[in-house]
Amino acid sequence: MSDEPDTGERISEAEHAVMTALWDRAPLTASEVAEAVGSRAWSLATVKTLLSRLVAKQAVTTEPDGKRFLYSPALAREAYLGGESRRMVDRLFGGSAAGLFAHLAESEALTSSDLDQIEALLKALRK
Amino acid sequence: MSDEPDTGERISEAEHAVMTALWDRAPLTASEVAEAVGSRAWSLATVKTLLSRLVAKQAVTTEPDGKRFLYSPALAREAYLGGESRRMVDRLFGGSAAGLFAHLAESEALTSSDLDQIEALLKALRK
DNA sequence: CATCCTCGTTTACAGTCGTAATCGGTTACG
DNA sequence: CGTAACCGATTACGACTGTAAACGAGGATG
Repeated sequence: MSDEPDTGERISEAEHAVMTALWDRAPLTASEVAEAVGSRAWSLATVKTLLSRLVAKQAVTTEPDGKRFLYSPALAREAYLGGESRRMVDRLFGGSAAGLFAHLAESEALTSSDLDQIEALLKALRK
Repeated sequence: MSDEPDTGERISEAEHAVMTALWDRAPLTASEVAEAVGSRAWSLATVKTLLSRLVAKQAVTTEPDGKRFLYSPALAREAYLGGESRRMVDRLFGGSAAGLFAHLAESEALTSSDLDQIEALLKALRK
């Protein structure tokens, strides 16, 4: 019942690419977004559609700038990552983060740099 | 170009629930699957549809048993988990498992039991 | 002032997903 | 033997996605 960014609406993969551009480079026009996600080779029209859908989902806000709009994320990256990673851990590993970690370890998906960083984080958490 | 279980075909969330039942309780008939995923309260028809789609995607194999079929996973659980968790880490954390871990840590999504287990795993990997 | 360029908005359309009813064949029971 | 029960296969259908063209208004340009 609040007016916070509606976290309930799911964001699709293509939409996520747009969000990423917005999270990185603050407020952008539609064309700028199209450029920013260049790797996807989307037509400008496609980007416009995705932006509209994100606005509808209240994941992005618009601010008029002359005749056009500047788009900004309304949903914090942290919140999004939190929700998604939790969903994933729940779905794939029954909610056990350790399960995920064990899997990554076994499948050798962890670089030694990963291990170093995780070890450091662990130590910090433990203090 | 191999005839391995086609990992390319994506498995949807509902389908994943069916796979879970199959991974847990070896070969099952359609009705048994329906029962096994009881928490979802799907009609038998729905379960049949999901099974067909999984067979089409070559994620499940069938073996005739009298007049009906026994369904079994053709895709190993480990392989699936590996693929999905990698996709997730790539998409959300630019491929950095440490990034994911850091996020879980910051958002307090780690129980102390998780921490214990991870620490143990780390030690084992390091030795 | 007429025309073109930009925007955002509306409409489109095929593919996937969730959910399920219906159909056609076979088996089992009365 | 007729018919009910059960099974896989086929068909349905609305929502969501990916991808994009078409439309209409307003500003820029000649």
